[in-house]
Amino acid sequence: MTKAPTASDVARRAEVSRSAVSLVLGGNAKKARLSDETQERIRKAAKELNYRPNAAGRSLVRGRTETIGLVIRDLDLIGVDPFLLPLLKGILEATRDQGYRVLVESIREGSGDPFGDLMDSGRIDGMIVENPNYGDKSLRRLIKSGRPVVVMGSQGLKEEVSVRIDDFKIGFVATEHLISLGRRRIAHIAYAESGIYAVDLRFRGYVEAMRKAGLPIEPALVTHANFSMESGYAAMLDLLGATPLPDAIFATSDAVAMGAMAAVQDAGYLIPRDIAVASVDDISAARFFRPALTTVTSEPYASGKLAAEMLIELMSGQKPGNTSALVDTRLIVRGSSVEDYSDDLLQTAREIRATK
Amino acid sequence: MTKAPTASDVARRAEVSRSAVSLVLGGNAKKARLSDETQERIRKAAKELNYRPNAAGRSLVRGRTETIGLVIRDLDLIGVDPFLLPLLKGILEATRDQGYRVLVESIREGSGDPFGDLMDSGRIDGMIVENPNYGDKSLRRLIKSGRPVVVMGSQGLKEEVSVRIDDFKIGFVATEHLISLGRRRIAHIAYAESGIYAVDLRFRGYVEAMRKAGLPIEPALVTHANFSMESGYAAMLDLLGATPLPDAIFATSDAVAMGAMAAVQDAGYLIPRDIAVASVDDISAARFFRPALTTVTSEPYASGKLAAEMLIELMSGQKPGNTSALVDTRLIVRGSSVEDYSDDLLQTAREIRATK
DNA sequence: TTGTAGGCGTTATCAA
DNA sequence: TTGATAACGCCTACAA
Repeated sequence: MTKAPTASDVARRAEVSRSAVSLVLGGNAKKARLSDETQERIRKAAKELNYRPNAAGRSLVRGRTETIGLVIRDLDLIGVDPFLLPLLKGILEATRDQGYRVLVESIREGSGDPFGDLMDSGRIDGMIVENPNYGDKSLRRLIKSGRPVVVMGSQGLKEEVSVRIDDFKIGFVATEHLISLGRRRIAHIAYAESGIYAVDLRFRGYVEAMRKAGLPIEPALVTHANFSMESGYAAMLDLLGATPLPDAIFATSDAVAMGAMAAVQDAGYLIPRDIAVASVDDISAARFFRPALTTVTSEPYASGKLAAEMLIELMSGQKPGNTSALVDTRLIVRGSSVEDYSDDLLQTAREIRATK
Repeated sequence: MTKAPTASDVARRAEVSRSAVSLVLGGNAKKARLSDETQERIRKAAKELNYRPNAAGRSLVRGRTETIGLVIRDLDLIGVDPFLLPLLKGILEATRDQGYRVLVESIREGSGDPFGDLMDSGRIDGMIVENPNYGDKSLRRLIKSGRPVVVMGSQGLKEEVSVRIDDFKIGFVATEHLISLGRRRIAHIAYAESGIYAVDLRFRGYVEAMRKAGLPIEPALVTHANFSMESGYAAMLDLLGATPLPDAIFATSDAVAMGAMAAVQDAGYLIPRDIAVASVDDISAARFFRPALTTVTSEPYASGKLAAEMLIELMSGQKPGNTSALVDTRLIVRGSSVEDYSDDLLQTAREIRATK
């Protein structure tokens, strides 16, 4: 393992100047019109030496790193948040053809100015922030500074650029669906404590749907879990203690709903006959639970893709057309709310087999 | 937004030399014994200016980036591979206190020398490769070059440093478990086509357990899926066409098993009475399916942590004690194989409620 | 105990 | 059409 070859090495071998090498290999070959013959010689030399431009040197002089950060608030969520993987996929897909890399960072809470530190570390040109605490000081300051930041969800700042889903509508639609099935005692399990913007909006959607139907909100039927399926199970145990029982559950994440459904079934009740369940996300397992899970999509993949595209716009200096993109969601009705549900799994399976 | 402050700015403000700033802020304050008073002045100035050392400059002169790469073979897997998130979590946890950042990269297949390109791009100091194709040219070359690389799984090279689980044992243990329950016609669904090292090892474990029990391998009962639950569903439809039916399934991932279980249930058979199921991974949903899934853990979190630790050792120039770590796995018996199963969910739930 | 100078690899500017 | 040269921001000998 000798030292990596530098542009000078290439230049020497090709018998040209360093600048020529830089022009040709930096993609500006057209701008500075070098003779084809020279260009060829340079490329050949580079290949022979196995030369790769050094990112640090380049970033130093260009003032850009071609890297974006994906910031995750809490490392503990990473193990359980099913949103994250498709989000990451969307981001990677949208960035990789633009030549950007993705740095994944978790932020420690309350330690100085973590968002500013990362932003100005010279490692990234911009960042996407997933699932931030509402009102985080460090993040607010960063957003107000006008740096390239895209927030998933909203921090309620006029300067922010955000990708959101309509969490109010999600809560409303899911609850309304349950009401339309004749359910009256509809319980609510949030996927986290109040304080996260999306959590509260979904709750308000739930409240509004209930209000519109003239149904009361019973405090004993409103509770929250903690991201995990386990905590959904635990929350459901609480609800199963209510008298009379709820006849439906609106859980704000599939994970929580799955935990809750297990608790319902373990207690000997039938879904959806005794208790109907609707939730949010449409993770891949939702379709394979039995009964399959009625859910409102949360579109993490589309959100990630969109966020990355907006960030790239932002980093190129343009103000993006809209500073707040709203990703559309939709209700998918399955067996956890409707008895006689059947989907096209067989059809899907046939297609899969056909392509095997 | 004016330009970011540099070490020179800090030096000027603190009325010292650039070197002094570098020494104090670079963490070498002890080595060069500057007066406490001076150090304090420098720190104060840095704080006032909101100075952050530029990573590019630092990495250029140090020859290190303090960043590692996590390489994922195929972007499409990212959406469905439940292994990935806990793996990432393990890596992030192990690296962040060592001051390392994590760059997530996906590699395009067959285009030049992607592994070498990334390794020598000057963006990372080392990499962890997840789920590589066995025998990938570019990866093999990189490993042989002796650069700091940790492979998840194995490429069968003597130079490699790898973190593995005992895939043969996994296949053996799961199959043996089904046999011990009196099952005889045990089908096998691999989570991907033959050609991935782990896939074939698990199959060989299955074969060995069958052989040891004196059971024949029926080609009609051996098939494979394609990572997704959908494909597990499709594969199971094939198996349901066998006569007589299999009385057990060994699926090599929970995702595939979940799809298969849905197909079994949709066909009107009971699990485990008619068909017992065992698989691999223990993703969080495994415990909440009904029946809950019997599975052999694949320990992605522990693997990620270990891989990161080994990589850090490697990057510091030491040869790690063992170049091939084997992560222990264990069989978790649940309701998909044993009728009268019950677990401690209630207890867990109580604990969760107690800490709420 | 402090300051100076040189260089890391790249690119952009400007002269030739 | 090409080639010096001067940054970019940082660190580390080494000199003072």
